[in-house]
Amino acid sequence: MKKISSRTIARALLYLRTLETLIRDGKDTVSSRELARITGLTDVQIRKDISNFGKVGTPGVGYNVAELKKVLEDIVLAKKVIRMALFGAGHLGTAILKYPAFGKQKLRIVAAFDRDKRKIGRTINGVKVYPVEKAPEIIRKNRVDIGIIAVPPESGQKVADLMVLSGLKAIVNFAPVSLNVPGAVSVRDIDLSIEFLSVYCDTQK
Amino acid sequence: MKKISSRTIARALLYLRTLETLIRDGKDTVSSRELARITGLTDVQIRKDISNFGKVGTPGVGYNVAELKKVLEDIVLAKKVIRMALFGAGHLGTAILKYPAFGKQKLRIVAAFDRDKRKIGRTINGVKVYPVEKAPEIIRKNRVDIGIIAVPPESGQKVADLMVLSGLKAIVNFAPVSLNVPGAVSVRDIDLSIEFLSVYCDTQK
DNA sequence: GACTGTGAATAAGTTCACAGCT
DNA sequence: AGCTGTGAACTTATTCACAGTC
Repeated sequence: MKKISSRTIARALLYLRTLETLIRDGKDTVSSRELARITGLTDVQIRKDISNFGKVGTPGVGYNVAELKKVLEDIVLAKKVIRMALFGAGHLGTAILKYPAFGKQKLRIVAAFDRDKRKIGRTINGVKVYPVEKAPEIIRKNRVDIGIIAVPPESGQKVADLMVLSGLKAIVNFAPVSLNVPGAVSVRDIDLSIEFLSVYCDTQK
Repeated sequence: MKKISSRTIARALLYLRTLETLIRDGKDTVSSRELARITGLTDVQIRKDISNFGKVGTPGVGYNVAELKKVLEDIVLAKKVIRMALFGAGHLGTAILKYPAFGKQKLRIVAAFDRDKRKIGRTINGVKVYPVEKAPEIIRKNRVDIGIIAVPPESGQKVADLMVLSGLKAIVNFAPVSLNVPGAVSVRDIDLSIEFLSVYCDTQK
């Protein structure tokens, strides 16, 4: 099978999200044109993306919503639950712990870590906060897939090191600092300041 | 002046962030190679990006940190404060209101909006929460540049409509829903589920 | 020798144009 | 007629290769 670019995968996840709302609305068929209208992408882009995953559509009709969802899920996601560990139970960390959309999905935060004695031992939205030292053990025991960094920038690299040491291969980093990790580990950086500044710049030039 | 792609601008903002830490560390010169090591990009990419903004470096030496920072700031950002308005004072909204890094930057949240009577009138981290109805007036009066959507997905489009109506040209959307807005408005979507799933997929294929 | 800046080459991503199915 | 699927054309972004500066 030809390898699928990470941009295509991100769009596939967007299609999945869209399909879920279509299912809720009782639609059972959708055309690339309509998906385009909803998502803001072009219809060709959508057909091209979906064609990566096989011939799913019916000419003259469109895609069967349930079938397309199944195909995208099978290829883009394994069906198992994806386990995450959160580092940093501050404001942002707590917001992530309480993020409601995870509930309906395969995403599950299985443990949180912090160094603050006052936070350790607490349970936030059903997730227990452990001392950072316990991370390697807990991460391995729970077969965690993704590490989330929501600590201040000066601790970001230390946490990343600990994640690598614990065997994590995927990191989402909210700390505004560039992480140095082995090439086999993939990192998605989300620096809120950069996101805001960057959309603002888009409107200027 | 040739127009600069939005990806280049995003990297420029990353360089700025990096330069700020270099300044804190007392460095006054940096090579593209070193910036590459820190950011994880390539040195050529960095030189190419910076060359978009003029000839700033000194061959054999590198870039003067303060000068490069000034050049990037002048071109990528106006020097003025960038004003933001937040919609939705739930967990995520509150985390954004309390996000410490904005303090040191040009980013300022000037108002928050919510429909929940219990939240309206409160002040979170110095920002007052207003009823949604007041948004157009307050946004115009304060010359807000960016709207932030941190409401549940079912209210996302309504909030986006209100933002467009209020004259906002830049939106950062944390609600997991595709927004329909005029082409002149630029939107940056951050769907946490998609971000997590997508970094996980990167490690799988 | 160590570095920047850049045209040329390459790669990646998107859009076009249309063949083919229902 | 109304769609999907896809090779080919095009556009955008990255990397190479190296001339030129300090």
